[in-house]
Amino acid sequence: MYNQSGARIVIIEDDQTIREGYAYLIDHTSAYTVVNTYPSFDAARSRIVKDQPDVILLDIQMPGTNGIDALPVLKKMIPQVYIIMLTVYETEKAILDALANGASGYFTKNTPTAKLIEAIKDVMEGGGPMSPDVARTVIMSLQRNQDSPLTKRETQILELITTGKDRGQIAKELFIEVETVKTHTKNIYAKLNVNTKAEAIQVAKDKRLV
Amino acid sequence: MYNQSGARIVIIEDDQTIREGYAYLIDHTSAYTVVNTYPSFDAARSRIVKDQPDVILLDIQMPGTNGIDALPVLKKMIPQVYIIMLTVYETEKAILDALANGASGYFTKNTPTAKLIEAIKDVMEGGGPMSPDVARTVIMSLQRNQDSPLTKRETQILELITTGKDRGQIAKELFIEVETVKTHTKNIYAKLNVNTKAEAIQVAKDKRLV
DNA sequence: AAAAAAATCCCCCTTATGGGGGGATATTGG
DNA sequence: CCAATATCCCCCCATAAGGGGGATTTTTTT
Repeated sequence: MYNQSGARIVIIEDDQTIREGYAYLIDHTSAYTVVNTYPSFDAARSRIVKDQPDVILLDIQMPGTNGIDALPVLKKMIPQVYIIMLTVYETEKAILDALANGASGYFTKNTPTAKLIEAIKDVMEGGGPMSPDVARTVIMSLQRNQDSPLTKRETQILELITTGKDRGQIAKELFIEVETVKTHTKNIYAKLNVNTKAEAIQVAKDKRLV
Repeated sequence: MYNQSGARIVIIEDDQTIREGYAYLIDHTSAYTVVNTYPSFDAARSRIVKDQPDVILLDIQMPGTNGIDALPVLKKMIPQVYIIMLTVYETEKAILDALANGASGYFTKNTPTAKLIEAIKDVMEGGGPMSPDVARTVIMSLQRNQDSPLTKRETQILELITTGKDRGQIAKELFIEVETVKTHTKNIYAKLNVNTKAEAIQVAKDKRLV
Protein backbone atom coordinates (compact mmCIF):
# COMPACT_ATOMS: atom_id res chain seq x y z
CA MET A 1 0.00 0.00 0.00
CA TYR A 2 0.91 3.61 -0.57
CA ASN A 3 2.95 5.04 2.23
CA GLN A 4 0.85 7.64 3.95
CA SER A 5 3.66 9.55 5.54
CA GLY A 6 3.86 12.97 4.05
CA ALA A 7 0.64 12.53 2.14
CA ARG A 8 -0.21 15.75 0.36
CA ILE A 9 -3.23 17.70 1.54
CA VAL A 10 -4.99 20.62 -0.10
CA ILE A 11 -7.63 22.69 1.64
CA ILE A 12 -10.31 24.58 -0.27
CA GLU A 13 -12.27 26.74 2.13
CA ASP A 14 -13.32 30.36 1.92
CA ASP A 15 -13.06 31.28 5.59
CA GLN A 16 -9.49 32.39 6.04
CA THR A 17 -9.38 31.67 9.75
CA ILE A 18 -10.63 28.13 9.39
CA ARG A 19 -8.51 27.50 6.33
CA GLU A 20 -5.28 28.65 7.87
CA GLY A 21 -6.13 27.19 11.22
CA TYR A 22 -6.62 23.69 9.88
CA ALA A 23 -3.62 24.06 7.57
CA TYR A 24 -1.33 25.02 10.41
CA LEU A 25 -2.59 22.33 12.74
CA ILE A 26 -2.48 19.52 10.19
CA ASP A 27 0.98 20.58 9.12
CA HIS A 28 2.32 20.74 12.64
CA THR A 29 0.53 17.94 14.45
CA SER A 30 0.55 15.19 11.83
CA ALA A 31 2.76 13.50 9.31
CA TYR A 32 0.75 15.11 6.51
CA THR A 33 1.82 18.08 4.47
CA VAL A 34 -0.58 20.82 3.51
CA VAL A 35 0.84 21.63 0.11
CA ASN A 36 -1.60 24.40 -0.67
CA THR A 37 -4.81 26.12 0.37
CA TYR A 38 -7.35 28.04 -1.71
CA PRO A 39 -10.26 30.28 -0.78
CA SER A 40 -12.44 28.86 -3.58
CA PHE A 41 -12.61 26.17 -6.18
CA ASP A 42 -12.29 28.73 -8.91
CA ALA A 43 -9.03 29.89 -7.39
CA ALA A 44 -7.84 26.30 -7.13
CA ARG A 45 -8.95 25.23 -10.58
CA SER A 46 -5.88 26.06 -12.62
CA ARG A 47 -3.27 25.10 -10.09
CA ILE A 48 -4.51 22.20 -8.03
CA VAL A 49 -3.40 19.48 -10.43
CA LYS A 50 0.19 20.61 -9.95
CA ASP A 51 -0.26 20.31 -6.19
CA GLN A 52 -0.73 16.56 -6.66
CA PRO A 53 -2.90 16.24 -3.58
CA ASP A 54 -3.71 12.85 -2.08
CA VAL A 55 -6.54 14.28 -0.05
CA ILE A 56 -8.59 17.45 -0.48
CA LEU A 57 -10.56 19.02 2.32
CA LEU A 58 -13.43 20.73 0.57
CA ASP A 59 -15.94 23.27 1.77
CA ILE A 60 -19.43 23.37 0.28
CA GLN A 61 -20.40 26.98 0.61
CA MET A 62 -17.90 29.08 -1.30
CA PRO A 63 -17.97 32.08 -3.61
CA GLY A 64 -18.31 30.93 -7.23
CA THR A 65 -18.56 27.20 -7.85
CA ASN A 66 -19.85 25.45 -4.78
CA GLY A 67 -18.23 22.37 -3.32
CA ILE A 68 -20.86 19.93 -4.57
CA ASP A 69 -20.46 21.09 -8.15
CA ALA A 70 -16.69 21.19 -7.75
CA LEU A 71 -16.59 17.54 -6.70
CA PRO A 72 -17.05 15.86 -10.07
CA VAL A 73 -14.68 18.33 -11.69
CA LEU A 74 -11.99 17.65 -9.12
CA LYS A 75 -12.51 13.93 -9.48
CA LYS A 76 -12.07 14.26 -13.21
CA MET A 77 -8.92 16.34 -12.86
CA ILE A 78 -7.35 14.15 -10.17
CA PRO A 79 -9.07 10.77 -10.38
CA GLN A 80 -7.42 9.01 -7.47
CA VAL A 81 -7.81 11.87 -5.01
CA TYR A 82 -9.80 11.42 -1.83
CA ILE A 83 -12.12 14.27 -0.98
CA ILE A 84 -13.39 14.96 2.49
CA MET A 85 -16.19 17.48 2.82
CA LEU A 86 -15.79 20.03 5.54
CA THR A 87 -18.89 22.08 5.95
CA VAL A 88 -21.52 23.65 8.12
CA TYR A 89 -24.32 21.99 6.14
CA GLU A 90 -25.78 18.89 7.71
CA THR A 91 -28.91 18.57 5.65
CA GLU A 92 -29.64 15.14 4.29
CA LYS A 93 -29.61 16.53 0.79
CA ALA A 94 -26.19 18.15 1.10
CA ILE A 95 -24.70 15.03 2.60
CA LEU A 96 -26.21 12.65 0.08
CA ASP A 97 -25.34 14.90 -2.85
CA ALA A 98 -21.76 15.14 -1.70
CA LEU A 99 -21.40 11.41 -1.30
CA ALA A 100 -23.18 10.74 -4.60
CA ASN A 101 -20.74 13.03 -6.34
CA GLY A 102 -17.65 11.31 -5.09
CA ALA A 103 -16.84 12.55 -1.60
CA SER A 104 -15.17 9.92 0.58
CA GLY A 105 -15.93 11.50 3.92
CA TYR A 106 -18.03 14.19 5.49
CA PHE A 107 -17.42 16.34 8.54
CA THR A 108 -18.80 19.47 10.03
CA LYS A 109 -16.50 22.40 10.64
CA ASN A 110 -16.48 22.10 14.38
CA THR A 111 -14.61 18.82 14.03
CA PRO A 112 -11.41 18.81 16.08
CA THR A 113 -8.23 18.68 14.03
CA ALA A 114 -7.27 15.38 15.61
CA LYS A 115 -10.43 13.78 14.22
CA LEU A 116 -9.69 15.19 10.80
CA ILE A 117 -6.19 13.83 10.81
CA GLU A 118 -7.63 10.47 11.73
CA ALA A 119 -10.12 10.86 8.88
CA ILE A 120 -7.32 11.52 6.42
CA LYS A 121 -5.68 8.32 7.55
CA ASP A 122 -9.01 6.52 7.26
CA VAL A 123 -9.80 7.52 3.69
CA MET A 124 -6.32 6.59 2.56
CA GLU A 125 -6.84 3.16 4.06
CA GLY A 126 -10.15 2.72 2.29
CA GLY A 127 -12.44 3.78 5.08
CA GLY A 128 -15.35 6.19 4.90
CA PRO A 129 -15.01 8.58 7.79
CA MET A 130 -17.98 10.67 8.88
CA SER A 131 -18.97 12.53 12.01
CA PRO A 132 -21.42 10.49 14.08
CA ASP A 133 -24.40 12.67 13.23
CA VAL A 134 -23.58 12.55 9.54
CA ALA A 135 -23.37 8.78 9.77
CA ARG A 136 -26.75 8.75 11.42
CA THR A 137 -28.22 10.88 8.66
CA VAL A 138 -26.80 8.53 6.06
CA ILE A 139 -28.17 5.51 7.89
CA MET A 140 -31.56 7.11 8.24
CA SER A 141 -31.60 7.79 4.54
CA LEU A 142 -31.27 4.06 4.02
CA GLN A 143 -33.85 3.12 6.60
CA ARG A 144 -37.29 1.90 5.72
CA ASN A 145 -40.45 2.95 7.38
CA GLN A 146 -40.95 0.48 10.19
CA ASP A 147 -44.71 0.69 10.13
CA SER A 148 -45.67 0.52 6.53
CA PRO A 149 -49.37 0.04 5.75
CA LEU A 150 -48.37 -2.49 3.11
CA THR A 151 -48.13 -6.22 3.48
CA LYS A 152 -44.93 -8.09 2.67
CA ARG A 153 -46.17 -9.07 -0.75
CA GLU A 154 -47.35 -5.58 -1.52
CA THR A 155 -44.02 -4.13 -0.48
CA GLN A 156 -42.32 -6.65 -2.68
CA ILE A 157 -44.46 -5.71 -5.64
CA LEU A 158 -44.06 -2.00 -5.00
CA GLU A 159 -40.34 -2.56 -5.01
CA LEU A 160 -40.52 -4.21 -8.41
CA ILE A 161 -42.74 -1.43 -9.67
CA THR A 162 -40.06 0.97 -8.50
CA THR A 163 -37.53 -0.73 -10.74
CA GLY A 164 -39.77 0.02 -13.68
CA LYS A 165 -40.86 -3.53 -14.28
CA ASP A 166 -44.27 -4.00 -15.85
CA ARG A 167 -47.01 -6.32 -14.66
CA GLY A 168 -45.88 -9.09 -16.93
CA GLN A 169 -42.31 -9.04 -15.65
CA ILE A 170 -43.41 -8.80 -12.06
CA ALA A 171 -45.76 -11.74 -12.48
CA LYS A 172 -43.01 -13.81 -14.05
CA GLU A 173 -40.57 -12.90 -11.33
CA LEU A 174 -42.93 -13.83 -8.52
CA PHE A 175 -44.42 -16.85 -10.28
CA ILE A 176 -47.94 -15.48 -10.05
CA GLU A 177 -50.50 -14.36 -12.60
CA VAL A 178 -50.62 -10.90 -14.07
CA GLU A 179 -54.08 -10.53 -12.63
CA THR A 180 -52.76 -11.10 -9.16
CA VAL A 181 -50.16 -8.42 -9.66
CA LYS A 182 -52.96 -6.15 -10.76
CA THR A 183 -54.99 -6.86 -7.66
CA HIS A 184 -52.02 -6.18 -5.42
CA THR A 185 -51.36 -2.99 -7.30
CA LYS A 186 -54.93 -1.87 -6.78
CA ASN A 187 -54.62 -2.56 -3.07
CA ILE A 188 -51.32 -0.71 -2.89
CA TYR A 189 -52.85 2.30 -4.62
CA ALA A 190 -55.79 2.25 -2.25
CA LYS A 191 -53.55 2.09 0.81
CA LEU A 192 -51.26 4.83 -0.44
CA ASN A 193 -54.13 6.97 -1.67
CA VAL A 194 -52.79 7.25 -5.17
CA ASN A 195 -53.93 6.11 -8.55
CA THR A 196 -50.93 5.98 -10.76
CA LYS A 197 -47.62 4.21 -10.76
CA ALA A 198 -45.73 7.48 -10.64
CA GLU A 199 -47.52 8.67 -7.54
CA ALA A 200 -47.03 5.29 -5.92
CA ILE A 201 -43.30 5.44 -6.52
CA GLN A 202 -43.16 8.99 -5.19
CA VAL A 203 -45.04 8.09 -2.03
CA ALA A 204 -42.95 4.95 -1.69
CA LYS A 205 -39.75 6.96 -1.81
CA ASP A 206 -41.14 9.72 0.31
CA LYS A 207 -42.34 7.43 3.06
CA ARG A 208 -39.38 5.11 2.60
CA LEU A 209 -41.61 2.15 1.92
CA VAL A 210 -39.09 0.59 -0.42
CA MET B 1 -31.23 13.21 27.53
CA TYR B 2 -31.42 9.71 28.87
CA ASN B 3 -28.66 8.86 31.27
CA GLN B 4 -26.47 6.27 29.67
CA SER B 5 -24.89 4.93 32.80
CA GLY B 6 -25.97 1.40 33.35
CA ALA B 7 -27.69 1.23 29.99
CA ARG B 8 -29.02 -2.26 29.43
CA ILE B 9 -27.41 -4.40 26.75
CA VAL B 10 -28.60 -7.70 25.28
CA ILE B 11 -26.44 -9.83 23.02
CA ILE B 12 -27.93 -12.24 20.48
CA GLU B 13 -25.17 -14.31 18.94
CA ASP B 14 -24.89 -18.03 18.34
CA ASP B 15 -21.17 -18.45 18.92
CA GLN B 16 -20.85 -19.08 22.64
CA THR B 17 -17.26 -17.93 22.87
CA ILE B 18 -17.92 -14.63 21.17
CA ARG B 19 -21.19 -14.11 23.00
CA GLU B 20 -19.78 -14.68 26.45
CA GLY B 21 -16.53 -12.94 25.63
CA TYR B 22 -18.22 -9.71 24.63
CA ALA B 23 -20.69 -10.02 27.49
CA TYR B 24 -17.95 -10.32 30.04
CA LEU B 25 -15.84 -7.57 28.61
CA ILE B 26 -18.69 -5.10 28.21
CA ASP B 27 -19.89 -5.87 31.70
CA HIS B 28 -16.49 -5.42 33.26
CA THR B 29 -14.87 -2.66 31.25
CA SER B 30 -17.76 -0.26 30.77
CA ALA B 31 -20.60 1.35 32.61
CA TYR B 32 -23.06 -0.78 30.67
CA THR B 33 -24.83 -3.84 31.96
CA VAL B 34 -25.30 -6.93 29.87
CA VAL B 35 -28.70 -7.99 31.17
CA ASN B 36 -29.00 -11.10 29.06
CA THR B 37 -27.53 -13.03 26.16
CA TYR B 38 -29.17 -15.47 23.75
CA PRO B 39 -27.80 -17.90 21.20
CA SER B 40 -30.57 -17.11 18.71
CA PHE B 41 -33.45 -14.79 18.05
CA ASP B 42 -35.90 -17.61 18.51
CA ALA B 43 -34.50 -18.17 21.99
CA ALA B 44 -34.73 -14.45 22.73
CA ARG B 45 -38.20 -13.94 21.32
CA SER B 46 -40.35 -14.65 24.34
CA ARG B 47 -38.13 -13.08 26.95
CA ILE B 48 -36.30 -10.14 25.47
CA VAL B 49 -39.08 -7.62 26.11
CA LYS B 50 -38.74 -8.25 29.83
CA ASP B 51 -35.00 -7.56 29.57
CA GLN B 52 -35.86 -3.97 28.62
CA PRO B 53 -32.69 -3.53 26.60
CA ASP B 54 -31.51 -0.13 25.48
CA VAL B 55 -29.14 -1.61 22.96
CA ILE B 56 -29.08 -5.02 21.29
CA LEU B 57 -25.97 -6.48 19.71
CA LEU B 58 -27.31 -8.71 16.97
CA ASP B 59 -25.65 -11.36 14.86
CA ILE B 60 -26.86 -12.05 11.32
CA GLN B 61 -26.06 -15.69 10.84
CA MET B 62 -27.91 -17.68 13.48
CA PRO B 63 -29.86 -20.92 13.66
CA GLY B 64 -33.54 -20.25 12.96
CA THR B 65 -34.58 -16.70 12.21
CA ASN B 66 -31.62 -14.74 10.89
CA GLY B 67 -30.64 -11.34 12.18
CA ILE B 68 -31.97 -9.39 9.21
CA ASP B 69 -35.42 -10.92 9.55
CA ALA B 70 -35.28 -10.52 13.31
CA LEU B 71 -34.65 -6.79 13.02
CA PRO B 72 -38.16 -5.59 12.16
CA VAL B 73 -39.65 -7.94 14.73
CA LEU B 74 -37.36 -6.66 17.46
CA LYS B 75 -38.10 -3.09 16.48
CA LYS B 76 -41.80 -3.81 16.74
CA MET B 77 -41.44 -5.45 20.13
CA ILE B 78 -39.12 -2.80 21.57
CA PRO B 79 -39.59 0.32 19.44
CA GLN B 80 -37.00 2.59 21.05
CA VAL B 81 -34.24 0.02 21.13
CA TYR B 82 -30.98 0.62 19.28
CA ILE B 83 -29.67 -2.36 17.39
CA ILE B 84 -26.05 -2.78 16.42
CA MET B 85 -25.23 -5.55 13.98
CA LEU B 86 -22.27 -7.69 14.83
CA THR B 87 -21.41 -10.02 12.03
CA VAL B 88 -18.89 -11.62 9.71
CA TYR B 89 -20.86 -10.53 6.65
CA GLU B 90 -19.56 -7.47 4.91
CA THR B 91 -21.42 -7.73 1.65
CA GLU B 92 -23.11 -4.60 0.43
CA LYS B 93 -26.44 -6.39 0.43
CA ALA B 94 -26.17 -7.57 4.03
CA ILE B 95 -25.13 -4.13 5.20
CA LEU B 96 -27.81 -2.27 3.28
CA ASP B 97 -30.52 -4.74 4.25
CA ALA B 98 -29.61 -4.43 7.90
CA LEU B 99 -29.66 -0.66 7.82
CA ALA B 100 -32.88 -0.63 5.79
CA ASN B 101 -34.51 -2.81 8.40
CA GLY B 102 -33.66 -0.59 11.31
CA ALA B 103 -30.12 -1.29 12.45
CA SER B 104 -28.37 1.74 13.91
CA GLY B 105 -24.83 0.52 13.55
CA TYR B 106 -22.82 -2.20 11.89
CA PHE B 107 -19.60 -3.88 12.94
CA THR B 108 -17.65 -6.97 12.03
CA LYS B 109 -16.91 -9.52 14.72
CA ASN B 110 -13.21 -8.78 14.93
CA THR B 111 -14.06 -5.36 16.33
CA PRO B 112 -12.27 -4.73 19.62
CA THR B 113 -14.57 -4.47 22.62
CA ALA B 114 -13.42 -0.92 23.26
CA LYS B 115 -14.76 0.13 19.85
CA LEU B 116 -18.04 -1.61 20.57
CA ILE B 117 -18.43 0.16 23.86
CA GLU B 118 -17.78 3.41 22.06
CA ALA B 119 -20.40 2.39 19.50
CA ILE B 120 -22.96 1.78 22.22
CA LYS B 121 -22.31 5.26 23.51
CA ASP B 122 -22.57 6.59 19.97
CA VAL B 123 -25.94 5.10 19.11
CA MET B 124 -27.42 6.28 22.37
CA GLU B 125 -26.28 9.78 21.51
CA GLY B 126 -27.88 9.60 18.10
CA GLY B 127 -24.81 8.64 16.12
CA GLY B 128 -24.50 5.91 13.53
CA PRO B 129 -21.38 3.96 14.33
CA MET B 130 -19.84 1.68 11.71
CA SER B 131 -16.48 0.11 11.10
CA PRO B 132 -14.48 2.11 8.55
CA ASP B 133 -14.87 -0.48 5.81
CA VAL B 134 -18.60 -0.73 6.41
CA ALA B 135 -18.82 3.04 6.17
CA ARG B 136 -16.96 2.89 2.90
CA THR B 137 -19.36 0.30 1.55
CA VAL B 138 -22.28 2.47 2.55
CA ILE B 139 -20.73 5.52 0.93
CA MET B 140 -19.96 3.60 -2.22
CA SER B 141 -23.55 2.45 -2.38
CA LEU B 142 -24.52 6.11 -2.54
CA GLN B 143 -21.88 7.04 -5.07
CA ARG B 144 -22.64 7.69 -8.68
CA ASN B 145 -20.64 6.49 -11.59
CA GLN B 146 -18.11 9.23 -12.24
CA ASP B 147 -17.88 8.61 -15.95
CA SER B 148 -21.41 8.17 -17.14
CA PRO B 149 -22.00 8.11 -20.88
CA LEU B 150 -24.99 10.38 -20.35
CA THR B 151 -25.09 14.13 -20.53
CA LYS B 152 -26.34 16.25 -17.65
CA ARG B 153 -29.74 16.63 -19.18
CA GLU B 154 -30.01 12.96 -19.98
CA THR B 155 -29.05 12.03 -16.45
CA GLN B 156 -31.64 14.44 -15.19
CA ILE B 157 -34.32 12.90 -17.36
CA LEU B 158 -33.29 9.36 -16.48
CA GLU B 159 -33.63 10.35 -12.86
CA LEU B 160 -37.17 11.53 -13.44
CA ILE B 161 -37.95 8.38 -15.36
CA THR B 162 -36.69 6.47 -12.35
CA THR B 163 -39.29 8.15 -10.19
CA GLY B 164 -41.96 6.76 -12.48
CA LYS B 165 -42.89 10.07 -14.06
CA ASP B 166 -44.23 9.96 -17.59
CA ARG B 167 -43.12 12.09 -20.50
CA GLY B 168 -45.77 14.66 -19.83
CA GLN B 169 -44.79 15.17 -16.23
CA ILE B 170 -41.11 15.26 -17.07
CA ALA B 171 -41.72 17.85 -19.77
CA LYS B 172 -43.69 20.01 -17.39
CA GLU B 173 -41.08 19.72 -14.70
CA LEU B 174 -38.23 20.72 -16.99
CA PHE B 175 -40.21 23.33 -18.92
CA ILE B 176 -39.60 21.60 -22.23
CA GLU B 177 -41.82 19.91 -24.79
CA VAL B 178 -42.86 16.29 -24.59
CA GLU B 179 -41.14 15.73 -27.90
CA THR B 180 -37.87 16.87 -26.45
CA VAL B 181 -38.22 14.47 -23.59
CA LYS B 182 -38.87 11.78 -26.15
CA THR B 183 -35.73 12.62 -28.05
CA HIS B 184 -33.64 12.56 -24.91
CA THR B 185 -35.17 9.26 -23.98
CA LYS B 186 -34.26 7.82 -27.35
CA ASN B 187 -30.70 8.97 -26.91
CA ILE B 188 -30.54 7.56 -23.41
CA TYR B 189 -31.81 4.20 -24.63
CA ALA B 190 -29.28 4.18 -27.43
CA LYS B 191 -26.41 4.97 -25.07
CA LEU B 192 -27.50 2.37 -22.55
CA ASN B 193 -28.29 -0.21 -25.19
CA VAL B 194 -31.81 -0.75 -23.99
CA ASN B 195 -35.22 -0.14 -25.43
CA THR B 196 -37.65 0.05 -22.59
CA LYS B 197 -38.07 2.18 -19.53
CA ALA B 198 -37.69 -0.82 -17.26
CA GLU B 199 -34.36 -1.84 -18.71
CA ALA B 200 -33.15 1.74 -18.57
CA ILE B 201 -33.97 1.94 -14.87
CA GLN B 202 -32.29 -1.37 -14.25
CA VAL B 203 -29.12 -0.34 -16.04
CA ALA B 204 -29.25 3.03 -14.34
CA LYS B 205 -29.38 1.43 -10.91
CA ASP B 206 -26.86 -1.20 -11.83
CA LYS B 207 -24.30 1.26 -13.16
CA ARG B 208 -25.22 3.83 -10.54
CA LEU B 209 -26.09 6.42 -13.13
CA VAL B 210 -28.78 7.92 -10.95
C1' DA C 1 -14.05 30.74 -36.60
C1' DA C 2 -15.38 26.22 -37.53
C1' DA C 3 -16.69 21.80 -36.00
C1' DA C 4 -18.74 18.84 -32.63
C1' DA C 5 -21.86 17.99 -28.97
C1' DA C 6 -25.94 18.92 -26.57
C1' DA C 7 -30.55 20.48 -26.28
C1' DT C 8 -34.57 21.67 -28.42
C1' DC C 9 -38.80 20.65 -31.32
C1' DC C 10 -41.98 18.22 -34.89
C1' DC C 11 -44.85 14.27 -37.44
C1' DC C 12 -46.57 9.41 -38.22
C1' DC C 13 -47.79 4.85 -36.64
C1' DT C 14 -48.79 0.58 -33.58
C1' DT C 15 -49.03 -1.93 -29.62
C1' DA C 16 -48.82 -2.89 -24.98
C1' DT C 17 -49.62 -1.12 -20.63
C1' DG C 18 -52.00 0.92 -17.02
C1' DG C 19 -56.00 1.84 -14.54
C1' DG C 20 -61.15 1.41 -13.35
C1' DG C 21 -65.01 -1.61 -12.60
C1' DG C 22 -66.60 -5.94 -10.49
C1' DG C 23 -66.29 -10.68 -8.34
C1' DA C 24 -64.28 -15.23 -6.30
C1' DT C 25 -61.48 -18.59 -3.51
C1' DA C 26 -57.80 -20.53 -0.74
C1' DT C 27 -54.62 -19.78 3.14
C1' DT C 28 -52.98 -17.99 7.26
C1' DG C 29 -52.33 -15.57 11.61
C1' DG C 30 -54.17 -14.05 15.89
C1' DC D 1 -63.12 -18.77 14.23
C1' DC D 2 -62.55 -14.35 11.84
C1' DA D 3 -60.02 -10.87 9.48
C1' DA D 4 -56.31 -10.19 6.71
C1' DT D 5 -53.61 -11.83 3.04
C1' DA D 6 -52.64 -13.84 -1.30
C1' DT D 7 -54.30 -15.74 -5.16
C1' DC D 8 -57.00 -15.64 -9.72
C1' DC D 9 -60.59 -14.09 -13.36
C1' DC D 10 -63.44 -10.92 -16.75
C1' DC D 11 -64.58 -6.47 -19.33
C1' DC D 12 -63.31 -1.95 -21.12
C1' DC D 13 -60.67 1.94 -22.88
C1' DA D 14 -57.53 5.76 -22.97
C1' DT D 15 -52.91 6.71 -23.58
C1' DA D 16 -48.17 6.21 -22.73
C1' DA D 17 -44.40 4.16 -24.81
C1' DG D 18 -41.45 2.99 -28.38
C1' DG D 19 -39.86 2.90 -33.40
C1' DG D 20 -39.41 5.51 -37.71
C1' DG D 21 -38.25 9.66 -39.68
C1' DG D 22 -36.13 14.89 -39.81
C1' DA D 23 -34.68 19.72 -38.28
C1' DT D 24 -33.04 23.82 -35.66
C1' DT D 25 -30.69 26.28 -32.10
C1' DT D 26 -27.52 26.72 -28.32
C1' DT D 27 -23.33 25.57 -26.13
C1' DT D 28 -18.79 23.68 -25.99
C1' DT D 29 -14.53 22.56 -27.58
C1' DT D 30 -10.95 22.63 -30.54
